Amino acid sequence: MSDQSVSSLCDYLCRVVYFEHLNPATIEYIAARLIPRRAVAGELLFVEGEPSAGLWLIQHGRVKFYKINPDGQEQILRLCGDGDTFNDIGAFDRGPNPANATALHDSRLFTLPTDFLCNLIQREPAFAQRVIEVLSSRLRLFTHQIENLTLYSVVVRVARFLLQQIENPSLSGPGVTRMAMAAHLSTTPQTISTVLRELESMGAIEFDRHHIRIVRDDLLRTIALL
Amino acid sequence: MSDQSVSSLCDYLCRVVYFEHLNPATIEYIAARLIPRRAVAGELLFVEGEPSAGLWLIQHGRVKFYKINPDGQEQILRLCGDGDTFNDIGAFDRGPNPANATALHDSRLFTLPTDFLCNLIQREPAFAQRVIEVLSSRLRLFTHQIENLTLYSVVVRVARFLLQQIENPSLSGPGVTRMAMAAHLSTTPQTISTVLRELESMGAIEFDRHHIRIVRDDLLRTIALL
DNA sequence: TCTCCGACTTCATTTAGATGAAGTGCTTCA
DNA sequence: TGAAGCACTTCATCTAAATGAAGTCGGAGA
Repeated sequence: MSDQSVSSLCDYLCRVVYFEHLNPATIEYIAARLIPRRAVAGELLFVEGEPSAGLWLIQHGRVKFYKINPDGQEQILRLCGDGDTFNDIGAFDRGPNPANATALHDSRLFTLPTDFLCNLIQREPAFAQRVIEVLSSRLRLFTHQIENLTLYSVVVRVARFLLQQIENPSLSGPGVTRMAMAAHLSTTPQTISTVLRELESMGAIEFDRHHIRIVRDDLLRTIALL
Repeated sequence: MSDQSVSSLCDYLCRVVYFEHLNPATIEYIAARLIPRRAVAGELLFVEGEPSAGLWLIQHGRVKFYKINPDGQEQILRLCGDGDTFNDIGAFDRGPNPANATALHDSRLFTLPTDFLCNLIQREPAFAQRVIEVLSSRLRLFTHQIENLTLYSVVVRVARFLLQQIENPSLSGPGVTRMAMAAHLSTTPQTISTVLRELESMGAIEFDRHHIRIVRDDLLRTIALL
């Protein structure tokens, strides 16, 4: 905890979904238990099936949480950024890691051990309540993901992904390459290229190698069938 | 509650994941709040986006929980049977129903209102703990589902589905037609037919219009890449 | 018992999107 | 400053699975 003041850690924790509405004393108590970790771009944080280290929190950086098949094909379940948490499942049910995680960019992270979290659930009903709400929202997210992947074409999926960027900054920026988008939307970088070109020719977006800018939000929304 | 004794309701509740380890007094308290419902085969129970009626429990029957796209194409998120619960998300986060539900077969059901469940979470830490565990396991399930749908071929998906039948009886039996299997595995009834024939010719299963029997568990497991 | 309808099967055809190959242009690191 | 390497683009080809059409089967209801 050497290089960070307790108060800055508390400021950070207050912006994490799980801890938002907790009282300052509890926040401080949690801050003292944060285990700081660092990762460089491309670093593997943990592997599916291994015992879980608990809940992971991102202070600053970008992380992909993903499954992989025997051919090496990847499915990114979630792209996470500043203030996000991941491996929630492994943290709360004491089971093994449900997927792999690697840093897409140099990152500063924390972990909180499962035992500590379970104690907190027992001691703080407000926290338990919050955990239930967050898990429900994750469930809702996965529900949408299954819907998108199975009921809509790649064009629709890409359009929806771009629209989500507006709310969720972890979906763009450093580390989120065409390859990552493809692995998240269950397609290939080539197809992403083609689709982006198509969206551009319709006048919905503008893009170059680095940025994708939404030109006509309404048109994109129509394409996304929203 | 007219036609069912309190003790038989309690016996039922003790077999539902959420209430397994609660003390008898609490179980009895919950039993008194169960709202009984009946449904005939094909009956729509609720629609995505509408306010949630709370948690649904199946006493006896079969229910599909699914998304639908503008073309009418269905994606079954979960097939539920005796003792299962559904609409957990809508029940715990006070949000709208995350998907549609219809009975696949004549069913006896219950609902428990959200307010009651939220109170219970506050009053019974053991229940809150259990809710967190169950939601985590649902999340794990969806994680697997996304993996199966995006990283494996239809043959593998069907093989895995058949293997799950052994543990989860709601995946077979009345109401679970080729159409339902197809909608769950994101494919078509025709493809299911072809794949079953293929699995039969390999000697892994035997089947007719009504039953699918696993002949060689080990072979099926190999095909499923497990 | 008969008939009708919906679920299932089979096969020929089509298609969305994957794959493979070839080339371009950043960006990093020597 | 140069070169290597990786991400990205484009296009031709291929393929898993969807679609459509036609026929079979079996159970429910008359």
